[in-house]
Amino acid sequence: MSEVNVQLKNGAQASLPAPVTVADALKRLDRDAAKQALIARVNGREVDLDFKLEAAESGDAVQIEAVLPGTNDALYVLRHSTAHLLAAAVLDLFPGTKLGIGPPLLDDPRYGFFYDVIAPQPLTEADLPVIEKRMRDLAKRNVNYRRDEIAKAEALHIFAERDEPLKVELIEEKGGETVSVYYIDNTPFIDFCVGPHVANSNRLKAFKLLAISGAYWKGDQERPQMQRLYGTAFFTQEELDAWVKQREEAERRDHRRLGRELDLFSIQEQYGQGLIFWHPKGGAVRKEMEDYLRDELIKRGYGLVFTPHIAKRKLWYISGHEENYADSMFAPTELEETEFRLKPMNCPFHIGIYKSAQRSYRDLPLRYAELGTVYRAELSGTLHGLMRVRGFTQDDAHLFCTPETVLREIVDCVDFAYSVFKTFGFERFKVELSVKGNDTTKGYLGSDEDWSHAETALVGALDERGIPYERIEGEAAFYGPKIDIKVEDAIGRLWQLTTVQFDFNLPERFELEYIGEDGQAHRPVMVHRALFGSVERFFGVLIEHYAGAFPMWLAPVQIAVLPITDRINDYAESVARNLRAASLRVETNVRSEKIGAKIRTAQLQKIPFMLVLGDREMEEGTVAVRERSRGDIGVMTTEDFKALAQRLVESRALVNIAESGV
RNA sequence: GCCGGCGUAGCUCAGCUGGUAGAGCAUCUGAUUUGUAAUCAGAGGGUCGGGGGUUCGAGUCCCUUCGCCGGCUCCA
Repeated sequence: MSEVNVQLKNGAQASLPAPVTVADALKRLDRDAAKQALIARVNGREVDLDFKLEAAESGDAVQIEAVLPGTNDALYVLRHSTAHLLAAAVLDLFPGTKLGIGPPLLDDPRYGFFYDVIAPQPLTEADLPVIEKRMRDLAKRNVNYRRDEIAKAEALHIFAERDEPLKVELIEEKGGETVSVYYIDNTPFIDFCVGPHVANSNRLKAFKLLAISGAYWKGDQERPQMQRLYGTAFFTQEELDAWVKQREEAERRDHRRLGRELDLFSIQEQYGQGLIFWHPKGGAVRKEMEDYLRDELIKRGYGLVFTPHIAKRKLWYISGHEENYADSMFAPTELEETEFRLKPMNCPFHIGIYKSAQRSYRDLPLRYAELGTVYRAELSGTLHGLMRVRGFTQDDAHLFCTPETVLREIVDCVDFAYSVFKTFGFERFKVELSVKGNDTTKGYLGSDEDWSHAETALVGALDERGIPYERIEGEAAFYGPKIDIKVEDAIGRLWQLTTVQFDFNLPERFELEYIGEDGQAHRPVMVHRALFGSVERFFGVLIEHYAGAFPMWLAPVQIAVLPITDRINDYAESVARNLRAASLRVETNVRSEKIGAKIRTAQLQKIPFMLVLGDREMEEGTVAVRERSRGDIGVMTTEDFKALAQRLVESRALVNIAESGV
């Protein structure tokens, strides 16, 4: 009888009669791993546990490795198998359902897997508990997941017979000579799938269906719309519970909810979708954001510019927006036989300023910055609170420089971005370098030399600062490569904010020039750069990052003055006036309520400081200070408190006074 | 834009199989004068998103439209 030599990573070896399944081999070598394993790697390749090891032709030992819970690979398999279970349950409950694809998701913080289906009748949210129940029932039956390798023709036949046109389409596209399919025993489910999968449904214990939504087949708007059922799965109920809790935390921080509760902003149906109204409290935050940014811009050598919101349509032909971006622009409007169009971007306007005079190499680099409000015709379904809107203000800047100075400019942009985000309390970042891909349909502009020169500058800047980044081919816009900086918020979500982009397009189209040392005209290098991206969106990110509890310098109301009885009201007003004179934002609560109620109100408004004032404070000219996150911190003179509050504001401290040490 | 869900007082929500709207909070008024997360009482407030239809009768059923939510697509 032939044998196969198997070996674990730890060196354990055995010679077993072939063929033998991976599961049996593992049992011989490591009982514990055999019990825990979801799948295994055989000579590095992921396989099911019932994969049969044949007698090796060479004498080399077959390397086996159990893939164990706690690893991403195992979680991936778990979710993939749970997606299959979902499909099986749906087929079981709704015969005639057509299946699309059902992949696991690891990077998506919202969901763990999905399956796209077309059910005979549309499924609704109310069906989710029913489907989930059936999944549990199936899981408890300890049914086997079984792989089969069959000829492509046979697979096509099977799925055609089952009237699964989408699967047929997939097999035709993807399948080789033979294809692999997976069964779940005792269910009507078969899937065209490379696997691997768990051996038995008893491994699927902690899962939850989450949502149902529409999805186009293959993401193509022209193809039929299917229903996507989302769920997630973990190895233990505890992990699932923790994940659900995190999700609730995200919900608690939802900027749309906090925006209303804290009276920061609104969006009003009768005025239009995706248009933001900044209320006084949101306005106070915006003013601080903008003041800070403008001060920094000036310190860093930017010129602040202001440009119109609308321009002749002809301009947008020159810029190429009419050609490439018209779908995202508001329709033209006419005045005295001239057409105008709202601006979706600021670039052409900054170019206008550049072109208003002849530029010498001595003038460069020129840095124009604007908090420029733009309008974009976003589809209604994409709108989302402050995050995706139709009118917003970009903290936009354009750098015009010579090829020699561009590296320095990029380094400065990156430094600027990091400095800004640290001020707002972001500590972790993810940087992406998007470069040209091979896709010729994208119509990349600029020569190969341009692209490689630009990439050298971008990479040079990141390397100079020792910033790790991911290089993504094909992600660049057709007009140039870029660096995107994503920040991680307080609960670990990533937000794409900063972008630094080369532009080979506009300088050509607008025939930008500068006179070089040689007296000849040269084309300047143009870089677009936004830090916040959009002021509205960044505000939304901040609301969620802080959960509405803004640090002192940004807080819409910084201090609540709370007199204990109405005898104290005059003193309270005088304290408030005193603080306001120092540019602090103060509200006084003179309602005839008990102090506990006033504190509660202030606390719910997340006001950083409360001053509790009674007879003692009035007599002594002091204030009893209560800090938002720490409660009562004792009595001090009004002047001492004022100085403390000012220090916190000026230092843009992110935390309360005890932690900041002021 | 597409798919699904939802739209009742400022907010959060109740309102069963159709019988002509309700709670809590908020608001206002009065009482209370309070020492660190909700004092008590009373009052006002809704063309049930808009329009059309079915019906003796529609918040409830149907159609349509607008908006919101979750996704998809899009984000040169």
